[in-house]
Amino acid sequence: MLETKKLPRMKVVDARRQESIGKTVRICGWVRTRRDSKGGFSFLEINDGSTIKNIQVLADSALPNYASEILTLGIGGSVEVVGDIVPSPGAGQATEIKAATVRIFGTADATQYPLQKKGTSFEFLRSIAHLRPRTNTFGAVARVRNEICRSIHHFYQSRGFLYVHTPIITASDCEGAGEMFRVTTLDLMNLPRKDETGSAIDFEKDFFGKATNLTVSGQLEGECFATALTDIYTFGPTFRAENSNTTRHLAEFWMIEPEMAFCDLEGNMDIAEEFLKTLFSDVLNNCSQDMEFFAERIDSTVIETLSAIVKSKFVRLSYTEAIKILESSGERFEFPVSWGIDLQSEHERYLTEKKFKCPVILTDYPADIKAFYMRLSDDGRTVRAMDVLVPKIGEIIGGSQREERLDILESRMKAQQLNPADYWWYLDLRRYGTVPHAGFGLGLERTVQFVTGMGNIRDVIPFPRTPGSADF
RNA sequence: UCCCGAGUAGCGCAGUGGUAGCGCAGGUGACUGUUAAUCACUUGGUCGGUGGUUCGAAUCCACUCUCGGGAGCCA
Repeated sequence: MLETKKLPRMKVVDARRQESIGKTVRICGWVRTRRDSKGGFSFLEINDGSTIKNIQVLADSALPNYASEILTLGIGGSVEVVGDIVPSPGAGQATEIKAATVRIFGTADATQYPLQKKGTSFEFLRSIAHLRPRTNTFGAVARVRNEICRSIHHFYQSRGFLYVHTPIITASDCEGAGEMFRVTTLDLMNLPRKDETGSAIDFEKDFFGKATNLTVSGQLEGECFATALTDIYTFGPTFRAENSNTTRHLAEFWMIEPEMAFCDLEGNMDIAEEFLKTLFSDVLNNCSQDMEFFAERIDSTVIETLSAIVKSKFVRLSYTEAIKILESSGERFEFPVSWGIDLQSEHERYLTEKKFKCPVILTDYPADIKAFYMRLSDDGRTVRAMDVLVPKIGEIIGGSQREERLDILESRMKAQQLNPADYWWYLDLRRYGTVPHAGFGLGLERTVQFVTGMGNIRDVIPFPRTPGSADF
């Protein structure tokens, strides 16, 4: 369909640049709006996703297909335009294209196409997730999400961290970090049983010879590589089968998990803080037009919030200090505060949104409410855990210094009703050349949410998976 | 999973017992170097589903489905 001998295709973002004036170019994209003038020409605004802005194309009625095709072009139609870039006399753009030819790849029937020039709710757009990347908001989210991912890799690569791919399918029912999705090839209508009468399923007959699930975290495997290669990070999809119906939970989401050998909790916090600040400043610097859009249409505070955080120092607070602050806050909490409780959303929100109005790193939680692998402190009742809390989203990072002492790790497993034998390979890391080490997990979607100001996590991932919904 | 709330035209909404309305989009026409263009006219819906109360239900009741917000779980 596309001719082979022709001008190289220029992106809209470049066609909008002042420096492009005078060039003859070819651009391709989708019509965002068409305005006709009885003066004998039409304006077409074309977008190709390279920027949130459109390029204005002047299509003269002298074009051979003007009446037959161009005047029928609606929103969503796909076109190729060849023409000269000229200064635009109108306000709102520096350049426009005076079309020499306008070729139509495909039209979009305005009576059928669901995206028209009008306000459309995010809720409705979720039902047409295959078309929503064509909107300003979702295009901007996609570009910001991409920039965050680029920045993540650059942050770790520039510090000598190795990118490690941990498995998606896992046989270890690790961490107790929530419900897992079962992976099986067994015939669900005819499950093999361990004996004639028993109800226990015989997973030895399953594909892997044992029960397997989708991973809830790459951390334990990540530790294997950190205790050999020192600094590593994982970045991949993660799955939780929790029946969570909130604006900040997905059944399938992406997580970044750095793991550092020879690192304690302080080093962990330093990396986490520098990491977030780098992501935020990269987005501010490299996605300024998209961020202006979010500030204008989604949340007027996003740019100032991110700018302030980049320059700020995160508040670092022990759990015990946080409890004291909450107890003496004078706030009326639905859930009463006392040492030993798990902090509720309302407590975290008070700290980040009211008390400090910035990211807060909480550390040294009671051992009883945290995972077995977190390092037990000398007081015997707290562990070297850390949660990074941000306004509105809450927990964006969860991490800890890991327990590197074999005997203590084993006893903590037993205390949490875990069988150390199931974790033999994880314990081997402590048996042979154990080292202090630490790491954390950053939720990608929560980061995109925080950066863009988008209210619902389902709108910052291309195709959200949530309870009862796995369309597209 | 629990607690609220909502499901009425393609989309966003109003309508709390008497035979369905507005805005936008769409269509037609007018006008214009326009820029979410403007103006006039106009097409379009058995009011999520099932059952019930009633002479009569979008409106009241029961059940159910779907979606949204909050909570819990966490990233």
